[in-house]
Amino acid sequence: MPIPRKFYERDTVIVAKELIGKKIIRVDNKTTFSGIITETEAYRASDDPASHAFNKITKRNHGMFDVVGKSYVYFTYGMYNCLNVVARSKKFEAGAVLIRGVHPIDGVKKMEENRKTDKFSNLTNGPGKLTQAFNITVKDYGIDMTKKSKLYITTGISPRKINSKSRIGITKAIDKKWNFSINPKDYF
DNA sequence: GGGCCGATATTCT
DNA sequence: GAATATCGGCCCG
Repeated sequence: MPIPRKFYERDTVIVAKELIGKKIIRVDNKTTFSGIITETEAYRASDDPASHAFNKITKRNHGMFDVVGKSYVYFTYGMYNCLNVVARSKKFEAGAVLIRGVHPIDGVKKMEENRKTDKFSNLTNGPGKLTQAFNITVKDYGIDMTKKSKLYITTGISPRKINSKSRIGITKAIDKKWNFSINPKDYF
């Protein structure tokens, strides 16, 4: 069952943590991809200098201000797409959770094709990689992930232990431990 | 295993 | 012009 919109209507940091272990499902043409979410990061708004939504609303980041539970995809470093889910409590005007890593379940063969590698551990262990493997681009901006569609999230497993670290690849607000992850041995 | 580098869209200064 | 929510290829050991 897809996760209801209410789940995303809470503090972005809490949603980021609780998305760990959930299952993400992607239907692309005839192929179904799925995977367990293993790493996320929370990005908030005016209290978070590292967030795209820290300044003004722009053409790229307007999705972070949209209805919670929708997808927010952006193009970065001139080559890579990154996938986020819009999530925030009523207190904030914007917010999203960056999906940084997943553990592949279904469609592995097609992922290897998309990624041009047969190394299982290198398929979806990074934000730019998983969008390549799942064939997610800016065309998938604004999809409602609370309903069965081309892209949605369902219940998954219950992780034993969730790590909390500083976010990766940023220089601002590194004191905020808003990166969440699990190790393979803690999947069950 | 780790460190540097180039690719290059969008935003900000 | 510079920075960025990245990655793969290269080098080195």
